[in-house]
Amino acid sequence: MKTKITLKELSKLLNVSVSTVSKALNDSPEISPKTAERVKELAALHNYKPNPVAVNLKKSKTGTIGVVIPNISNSFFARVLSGMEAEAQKHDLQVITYISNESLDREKQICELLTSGFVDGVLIAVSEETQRKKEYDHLFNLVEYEIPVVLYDRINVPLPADKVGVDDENSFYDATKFFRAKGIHDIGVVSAIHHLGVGKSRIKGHERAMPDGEELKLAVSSKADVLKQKIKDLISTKKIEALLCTDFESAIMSARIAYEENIKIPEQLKIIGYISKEVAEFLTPSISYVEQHPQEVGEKAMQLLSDRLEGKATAGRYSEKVIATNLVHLESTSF
Amino acid sequence: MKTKITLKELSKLLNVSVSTVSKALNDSPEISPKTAERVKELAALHNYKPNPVAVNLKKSKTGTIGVVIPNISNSFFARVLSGMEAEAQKHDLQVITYISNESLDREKQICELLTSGFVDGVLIAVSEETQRKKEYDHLFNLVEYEIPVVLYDRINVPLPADKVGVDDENSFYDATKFFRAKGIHDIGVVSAIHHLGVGKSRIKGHERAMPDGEELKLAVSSKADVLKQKIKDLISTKKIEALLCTDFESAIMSARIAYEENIKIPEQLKIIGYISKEVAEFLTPSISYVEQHPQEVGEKAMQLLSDRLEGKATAGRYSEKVIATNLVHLESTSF
DNA sequence: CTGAAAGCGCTTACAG
DNA sequence: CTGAAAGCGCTTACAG
Repeated sequence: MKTKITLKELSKLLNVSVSTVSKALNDSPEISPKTAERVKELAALHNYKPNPVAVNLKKSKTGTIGVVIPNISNSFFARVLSGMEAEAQKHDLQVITYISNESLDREKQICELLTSGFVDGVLIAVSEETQRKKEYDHLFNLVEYEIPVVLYDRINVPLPADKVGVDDENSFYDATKFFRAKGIHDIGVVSAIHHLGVGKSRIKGHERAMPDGEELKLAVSSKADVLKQKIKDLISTKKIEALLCTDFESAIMSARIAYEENIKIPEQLKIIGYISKEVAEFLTPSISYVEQHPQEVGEKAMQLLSDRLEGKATAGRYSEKVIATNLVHLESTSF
Repeated sequence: MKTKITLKELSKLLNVSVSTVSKALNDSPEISPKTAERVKELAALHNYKPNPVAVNLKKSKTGTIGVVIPNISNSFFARVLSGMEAEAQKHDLQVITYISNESLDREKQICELLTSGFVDGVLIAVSEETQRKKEYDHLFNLVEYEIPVVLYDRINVPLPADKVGVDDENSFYDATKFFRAKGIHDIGVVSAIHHLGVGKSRIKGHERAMPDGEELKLAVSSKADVLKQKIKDLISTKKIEALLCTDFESAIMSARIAYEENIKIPEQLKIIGYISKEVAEFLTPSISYVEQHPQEVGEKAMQLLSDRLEGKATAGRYSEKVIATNLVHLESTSF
C-alpha cells in the first residue's frame, strides 16, 4: 500500500526547507539548477503529487466546473457533456455534473449548492420548468456571487452571461427551403416542445421560409395522445406531403402513424426531424435529421467559461455563439 | 454583488473567537445556547456557507467521487450516471465525471489523475479496450493508494473491489426459456459484443437454457458488414424463428435485415434485444427488450462506495451485487 | 540562492 | 462556556 508523500516529508528527506521544495517543483527561477534537479528526482521517485485541495485553498479556487444538465438520457445532452469533458481536460479542469431532471426546484437546490464554493464556474441548460415559469432568480444569484455562468442550448434567458446555442431557427428555415425547392409546398410542423424556446425558434424558422401570410400547418401538443390525433389529421386528412418534427418524440410518432395509416415514407410523406444520429440511421426507414453538433456546443461552452476564468474575456461583455446545424439526408427525404 | 463572508469576519462582527463561531455553527455542545443563537442568526443574515475547500483540507477528504464512464452516448451509462448522481446527493457527495471513450490509454490517464487526490473514491466501468487487453495495473494502482473502487456493469475484472453488475446471464436464460416454453426451438443469438464480458455472459445464459449438446446458432462479429451477412444467413437461409440480440446495434440491424428480406416481425421472426426503453418502444414494430434498471445499478454502486467511505463495510471483504433484469414484451414477441 | 513566516479558511484538542 | 494555538498541505512575499 502506497501512501501519499507531502512536501514536508520530502523536504525532511532532502534537508532543505519546504519553500525550496515547493519552488523547485514549480520551476521557480529562484532555485539553483542543482537543487531543482535533486528535488525533482526525489519527488519523481516517491511519485509526489501536490494535494489539489491544499493548492486550491491557497489559490482560492477549486479547479472544477459545475455542469447542470436537464436530462442526461437525452443523447443530445449526453454528447454535449462529452464535449465539455474533452475541453475541460485541456484546461486541467474537473467537471462536476448535476442533473436537474427538468425540475425548477432541483435546479434551485443545485444553484444554492453552487454558490457555496464548490466550483469556479457553471455551465447550465435551464430546465423545462424554469423556462415555462420564467423564474431566473437562482441564476441571477450565481451572477451576484461572481460565479461565471455560461448558458448552453437553452439560451433564451435574460441573464448577463455567455451563451452557446444551436442554430435552431435556421435549421428549419433550411429544411423548409429544401422542400420548397423540390416542389413540395404542403409542409407540416410537428412539435411536442412548442412551448420551449428551442421549439419556438424551430417553428419560427419554418415560418420565415414560407410565403407571407400563408397559414402554417401545425400539430403541436405536449400530450402524447392529443399530438397523435393532430398528426393523424395532418397526414391523413390534410394530405401533407412533408413533415418537420422539432423533437425525437414527434418524429418517431409521425413515422409510426404514417406506418399505421399505410402512408409510405418517403414516397407519400417526407420527414425531417430532430433525432440523434444513432437512432435516425437505424430506423426503418431511416429518418433524415438535423445534425446539431452537440459535442461542439459543449466544447465551445467550456471554452468560453475557461476564457473568462483566465481573464481573457472582457468583464461585463458577453458573447453569444450559435453553432450551425446541417441537414443529413437519409431515406425519409429521398426523391 | 455579494461576496462570501468568512468565519473570521463573522467572529469579528460578533466579538467572539473564530473557534466559538465554528463550534456554534457545528452545533457543538460546548457552546452556550445563547451565543449559539447569536452566531447562527448573524450567519444566516450574511448567508454564511463554509468554504468546502477549507473544510475538506482540514478533514483530509474531498467530498467528491470520480465516475469513469466508457461512453456517455450509450443511454445505459447515461442512466447509470443519473442514478449515481441521485444517490450521491443523499450523501452530500459531488460527482466528477470522466469519459474514457472506451480507450485504455485515456482510462490510464484518468486513473493517474485520480491518484493525486481529487476524489475520495472511484466508480468505474472499464473500457472495451481494457477488457480486451486485460490490462488492469492502473486499477490495482488505485487500490494501492487506498482509494476505494467500485466496479459497475463491466465487473469481470479480478480486482479486490466492490462490484455491481447486471444479471446478464439470467436475462438470456430467461428469454430462451420463454421462447422454448412457447414452442420455439430454433433460436439464434446475434452479437456485436461477444468479445466483452457482458456479451459472453448473455450468450452463456442462452446456452444454459438450451438442451445439452445442441449447437448454438450464433451470428457474431464486431464488424458491421460481416455481422449483417451472418444475420442474413441466420434468418433467410437457416429459417431461425427467434433472435436474441446482445446489444443495440445487433438488434436494430436484425430488425432492419428482416424488413429488407421481407420477413415479418413478429409473425415469422420474434426478437428480444438489449435496447433502451426509449428507443425500443418507438420502433416499428416495437422491439421487446431486457430492462436492465441502469438507474438502480448506479444507485447501488454509489451506495456501496458511500458505505465504504463511512466505514460501514469490512475492510478486505468485498460485496458483489447483481441487479436482476426483466423482459418487457412489446410487438416483436407477440404471439 | 535558501529559508522563516504568514496565510488560504477551516476544525479541534487543550487550557483556562 | 470561551479562546489561543496548532495544523490540514500548500504558495509566496520577504529577509538574509
